[in-house]
Amino acid sequence: MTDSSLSEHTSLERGVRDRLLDAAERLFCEKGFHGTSVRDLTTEANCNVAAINYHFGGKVELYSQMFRRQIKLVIDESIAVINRVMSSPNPSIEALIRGWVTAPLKAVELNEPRGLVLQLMVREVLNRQVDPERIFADLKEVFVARMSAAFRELGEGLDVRNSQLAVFSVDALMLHPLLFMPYYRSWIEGCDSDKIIDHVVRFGAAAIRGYQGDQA
Amino acid sequence: MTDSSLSEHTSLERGVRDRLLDAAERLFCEKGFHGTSVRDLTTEANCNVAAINYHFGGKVELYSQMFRRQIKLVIDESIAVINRVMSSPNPSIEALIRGWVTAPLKAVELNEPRGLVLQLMVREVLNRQVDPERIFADLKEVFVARMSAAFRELGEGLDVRNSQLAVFSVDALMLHPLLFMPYYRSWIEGCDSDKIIDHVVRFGAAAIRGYQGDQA
DNA sequence: AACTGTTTTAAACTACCGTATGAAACAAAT
DNA sequence: ATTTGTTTCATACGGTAGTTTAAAACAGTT
Repeated sequence: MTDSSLSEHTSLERGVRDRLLDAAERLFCEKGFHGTSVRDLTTEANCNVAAINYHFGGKVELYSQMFRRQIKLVIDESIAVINRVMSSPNPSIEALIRGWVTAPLKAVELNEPRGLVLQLMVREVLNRQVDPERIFADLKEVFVARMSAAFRELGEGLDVRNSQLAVFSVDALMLHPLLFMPYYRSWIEGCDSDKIIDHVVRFGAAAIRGYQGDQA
Repeated sequence: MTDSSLSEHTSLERGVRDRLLDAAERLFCEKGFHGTSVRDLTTEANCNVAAINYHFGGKVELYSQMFRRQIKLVIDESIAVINRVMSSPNPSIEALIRGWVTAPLKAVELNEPRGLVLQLMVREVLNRQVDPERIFADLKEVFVARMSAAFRELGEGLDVRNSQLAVFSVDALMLHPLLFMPYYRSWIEGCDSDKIIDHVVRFGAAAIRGYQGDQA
């Protein structure tokens, strides 16, 4: 019998390059850049240690490629949420924030990559492995631009700067439980991801609504 | 001539132990645990590599001691702020939040350790070098307890859980610019630490005030 | 079947990590 | 002056990091 057929479909037989990117997604998101060795990556991807250098030129370039791809996915999904909410019958700040924060917070509770990528973003900001411009450019020019514009449409009286600050602050409200979820759960009685999401929506919307009140 | 006098006052001649703790404060806060080697620490402290193991028993114990001391300082200062604001003639949510967030945000703009310790806290949560209980116990039982109680006094109608969530969220509002300050400054036109502090105060206070409004 | 370029492999390489060792330097007390 | 206990020192150890190398395996073409 020919073993060519065997090597073709042994449990998800993709190319080495793709398997390495998958392993990078799993391991880097969970353990960070320094916490993941090239040998961890190559054993996870079932390939030789030299494969990373052969296919990507080095560890940082594998990291960079995987990371940029993930950021792009996150941005695309967020843009889709904005479009969906803003073209709905009666768009509201609450619906927009809820659409934004629900998926990541649910994901991080289940340890799914969708939320871990945002944790990795924080690691990256703290550790600076890669030139930030190459990674976060779209985040500014696409995501912040679109989201702050949506905030200006929904919350009356917000100027450009205040709407951008509001985007950063709602991001803060989401990122905090995303980083500290275990502490939310153990320090605050009866606190699960649903309660946190409701809180973020109410807290953020109330802040944007009341923002104009006390200019002093 | 006796050289005893010489060795006594060569530019801030403290004991090796203290010099190591100082170096640990500077380097760990700036580069994190894994980003700082024992040789970095010992050259910064002008001592031998073996000194860390002799005086502390290892790298992690030096890290742990320095970190717990810094957390304690942060908590003590925060408690002092709460007491000062709450015993002032007319305490307000705005004054409380401003007193809380001003020092760290000013510090991080000048790269002073006062703000970098909070960045290190985030690193620690992501990397888990040390048992969290030994580090964050006081943060829950002292800081969160006191601050949430103050919130309940000032914001009418907050129950225990909502006030605790509010503490977490205001922490989020402060931590976010503390981590992403460079992006605030370059992405938002004319954005300095004073503008950010004013924004956090207004945003947080508006959120707490408007929190009861839309319970749905 | 022989040649060609690409991919994979085992093994070695250099560099650095945190830690351990044993001798030297030191201070204080006898 | 000698002893005693502590601190500092140069140096070495075992381990692991990322990367490189040269040969082997493979695929496609003529």
